[in-house]
Amino acid sequence: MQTSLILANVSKHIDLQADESDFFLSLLKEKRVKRKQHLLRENDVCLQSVFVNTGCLRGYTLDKNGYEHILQFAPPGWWIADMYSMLTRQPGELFIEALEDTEVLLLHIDDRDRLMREVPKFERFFRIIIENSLITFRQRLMENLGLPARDRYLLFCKRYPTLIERLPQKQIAAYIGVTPEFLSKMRAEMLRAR
Amino acid sequence: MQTSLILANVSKHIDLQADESDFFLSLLKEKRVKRKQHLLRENDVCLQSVFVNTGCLRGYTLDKNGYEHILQFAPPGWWIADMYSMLTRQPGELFIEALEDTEVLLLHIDDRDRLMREVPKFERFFRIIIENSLITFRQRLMENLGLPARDRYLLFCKRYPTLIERLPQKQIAAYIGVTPEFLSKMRAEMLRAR
DNA sequence: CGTCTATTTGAATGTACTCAAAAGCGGTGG
DNA sequence: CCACCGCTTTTGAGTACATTCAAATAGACG
Repeated sequence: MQTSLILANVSKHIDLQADESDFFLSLLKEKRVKRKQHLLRENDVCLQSVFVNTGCLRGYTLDKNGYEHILQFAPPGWWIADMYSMLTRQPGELFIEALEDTEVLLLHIDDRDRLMREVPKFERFFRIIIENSLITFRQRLMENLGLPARDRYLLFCKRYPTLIERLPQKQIAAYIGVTPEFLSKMRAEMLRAR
Repeated sequence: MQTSLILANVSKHIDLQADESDFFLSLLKEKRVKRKQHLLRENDVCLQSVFVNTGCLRGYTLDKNGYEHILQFAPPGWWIADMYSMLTRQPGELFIEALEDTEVLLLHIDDRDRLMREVPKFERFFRIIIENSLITFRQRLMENLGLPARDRYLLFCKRYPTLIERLPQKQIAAYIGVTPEFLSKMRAEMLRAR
């Protein structure tokens, strides 16, 4: 099992003893997901936190017109889960799908709770992860309210340069909140202007 | 000092011994804020979590065109703070302003950290608060991406019926992400349609 | 190679914004 | 108590940003 990435991720925020990190790792399950395969679908109860080792996932919802809206991409080193469903243990709205063949580590919610009880440092760890996630969503909400599509696209390019190369344009459109057609027109416009 | 509301808020999520709740209360400071007075401004470092006892606050940012975008209203029983600034200890972008004469309880970030260290249950409490906040922002982001202004307004009315009566229309417009003029036109349209 | 999906381009449309002006409303001071 | 001031809300005309629908082109994968 590939563990160096996740251990680096954890130790960015908390220091672990050898036995603590062994215990943590013992709770993880490895899984391979093929491109276009789903880890989670609408109306599923989300019971796993997902950590990406290689590949890339996306979390998205469908609106009532059938349009996809991407909440989050998860390239290597990122966590993803349907927090709403996980916390309420209710069926959620999130789809999690592999954009490429992807290797993930899964942490079951019950194991996460047990981990936090037995190694209280992890309470701190998950709080920090969630805080960062909160800040990101808040930021994005403000940008969606305050910036035109062009600026949102430029911000995305600046913020996630590695994702730009990796992702089909359609997915970026669904993230910044425009139709694929309009993103295409914006890009053409921006090239012409140079 | 008015403490029943905040104790009810805390005990929704964790159970406290008498000495624990005494310790918690000893860390709080009471404050009165007059209508239109600010508790926090752009470029301030946010050092306090704010709990509203009576009245109402709003948290907002300014975009580069000078438009206000409201992140959150805080009626009685709600917490508000600039999480970004608080976690990074960097100057933030958030304004917190009283919409009415308001009574709040303040918890300093150092006291919050001390509280979490000495009464670890509070680590859990604040994690839950943040999780709920995360879910709300996520929800709102999806709604902004997926729903037209009309539906966002209707959702707001359904979700916060008490706020509708309390707030000037202009503030609701800044929350759902339209100009006050357009909200006015939508409402006129909706009345005509009945 | 053929099929399926993603991207590009164009024309018509719609949703929401800008600017301007008028009307309504609440608070304050004379 | 009323008159006035400032702010919010309404209304209208013109405009801009982004969508829809359709069709053509390009790319990716088996």
